[in-house]
Amino acid sequence: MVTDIVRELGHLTLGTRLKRLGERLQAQTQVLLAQADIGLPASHCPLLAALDRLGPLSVGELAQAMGISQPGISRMLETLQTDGLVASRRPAGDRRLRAIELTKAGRALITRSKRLAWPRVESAVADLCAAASGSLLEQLSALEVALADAPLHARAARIPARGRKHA
Amino acid sequence: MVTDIVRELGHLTLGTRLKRLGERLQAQTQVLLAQADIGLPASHCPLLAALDRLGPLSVGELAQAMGISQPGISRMLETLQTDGLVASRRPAGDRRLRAIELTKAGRALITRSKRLAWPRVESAVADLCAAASGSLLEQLSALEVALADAPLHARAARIPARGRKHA
DNA sequence: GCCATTTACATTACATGATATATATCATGC
DNA sequence: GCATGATATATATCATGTAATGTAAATGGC
Repeated sequence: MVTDIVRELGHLTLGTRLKRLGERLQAQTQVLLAQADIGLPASHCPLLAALDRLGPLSVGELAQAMGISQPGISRMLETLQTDGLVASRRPAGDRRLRAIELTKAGRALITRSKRLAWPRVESAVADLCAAASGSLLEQLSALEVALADAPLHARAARIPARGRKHA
Repeated sequence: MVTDIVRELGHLTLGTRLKRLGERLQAQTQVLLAQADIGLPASHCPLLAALDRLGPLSVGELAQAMGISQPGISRMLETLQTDGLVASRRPAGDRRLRAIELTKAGRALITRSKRLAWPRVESAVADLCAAASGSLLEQLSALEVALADAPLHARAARIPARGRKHA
């Protein structure tokens, strides 16, 4: 067994470590979504959630809301539009803008997600985080250990779905 | 100004958020490396560090040490080998294995990094983390705020380089 | 009213994570 | 000693982040 160098290097490789842990969490979140028959990449959820909460947004506003680059949004929108989950129109006035909004199918998917998937994900992640305390590095270590011990879907399975409602 | 939906969704999008924060940190780390004339992607540092600490490793061992997939290592090695920083040979015995080791140039780069760049990165990241306390989500928020306020290179600039020695 | 600048978005190219699969070598059962 | 399965690595493909750049529309100085 080889030691985990990223963990060992501490603050030096915190970025790499956060990224790595985030990817694992996201991958496991996707498993939970798939279990609830939500055929959607976990990474696209925040985009739909933003439209659901804030109403129609432009490409630039979506980039801000999600904290990723504008080309990233453009590409996601292609997929989501092909899948019929969002639609866009050129609003009257400034014709450079695109107003992105949820389609009926998109709203239905969000509604289903809120009911069937999101509470499970939240519970599982909250459960995962419960053990973590102390400094950030300590908390990350605790998360990594906990995640290796039991992935999210295992946690979701044994947690009574609280069914907390989403805004 | 649009609200940060990933932050608002809390545990639901923790994976996305960690990934995003990690990417930002890594990008800023790279700036610090570039400032010290270390022409190396931040993501390749742990690989070289592993070879430096643990001696020659196989592709599989490197994947374990870095916590990423084996194809990811194979691809990184292509670049590093092209750049003359690592070399590989087929060790006697099992001819499926590759023994990856630092070249002279690779060792020199690591030595220079340890002296000029790594202490600065560590100080800056430690400084960044210093403000964070409380739950993981609270700490992440603190990090995001702190990072928006002053990127790593600004922190490194105002921190006296402690020059802590690396193993 | 026209030209320069800015803004909003799209496109391209690249990096780096993943999985799936091919290939070469080793190990094993018989 | 050969077929079978396991293991180490390479390759192909996809997803999704970035930066750099192109294009169309809006804005502002004169």
